[in-house]
Amino acid sequence: MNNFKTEILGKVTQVLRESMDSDASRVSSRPSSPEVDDLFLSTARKSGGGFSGAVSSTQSDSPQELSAELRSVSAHDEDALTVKMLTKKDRKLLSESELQSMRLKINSRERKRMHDLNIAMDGLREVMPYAHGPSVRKLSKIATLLLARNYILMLSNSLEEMKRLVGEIYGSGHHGGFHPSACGTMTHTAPLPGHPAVSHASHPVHHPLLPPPVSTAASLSAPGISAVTPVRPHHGLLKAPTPGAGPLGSGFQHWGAGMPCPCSMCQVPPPHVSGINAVSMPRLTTDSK
DNA sequence: TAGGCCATCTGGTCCT
DNA sequence: AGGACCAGATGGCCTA
Repeated sequence: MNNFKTEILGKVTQVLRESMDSDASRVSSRPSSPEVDDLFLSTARKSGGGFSGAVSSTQSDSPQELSAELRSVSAHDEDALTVKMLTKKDRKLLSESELQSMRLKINSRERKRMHDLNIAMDGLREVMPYAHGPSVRKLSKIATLLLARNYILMLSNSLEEMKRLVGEIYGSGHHGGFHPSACGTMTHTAPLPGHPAVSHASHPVHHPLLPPPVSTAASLSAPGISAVTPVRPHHGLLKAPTPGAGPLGSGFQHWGAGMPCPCSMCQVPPPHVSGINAVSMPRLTTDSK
């Protein structure tokens, strides 16, 4: 058995090295490689060959599967591999080709899953106020998520501001008439469990990640990740909104002049994600090119 | 060259 | 049982 595996591994190594060169171009096209793989795999599947037939004949899968196998072998040793492959009862009952076929199937599913995730991430990038184009580097995943969060918070804040303005215009008495509802209706009465960021949406100003309400639009639209950078001052810095603030800037009167917002949610410390931001930003700020 | 980002493989866990 | 989801490991590519 060991001799057999050694021989196989020797051939595998040779095949892998040969395939690496031809595979390099495909791998290097990072964003499109999943699509290529997926298209190929789906095509292979549809063609009726199934995975067992495509195992050794495909150009896209075999090298990766083999390289993965090599990695596992290099990480352990052949005995470990043998043990690994024979530990589970069901695996004993399967031939190596069946095992490999099953592995390919699982790997393909996982690739597809990650591919779908990437598609969703691309969809998110598309709707982000971020300079798109061939000359602009694509947002990283973490940057996309952080920017999306900021964007949502900004929109929520804008919505709150609109409500407040409407309340002021139509005058409903109670200190401008909108703080209680703002605190009570949207988020505070029914915060999503375990999601302080979301439940805090009406008070995005608390969060270091949140950009200013109006200037954000410009910063979000600017190329680069500046939109994700924490440009918003903290609660205390907004105690006394300047008269020169934009039309939406006055919305931070929410908690009054110098008075902290009394609502309970405002006492909750912001989530500790600024560290992530701080870490990721140095690189991101230079990504726009 | 180091670090960031990414794709992929893989085994484990949970769910249907 | 099969599939989805997750996290760790690994290696490639790119940039400062």
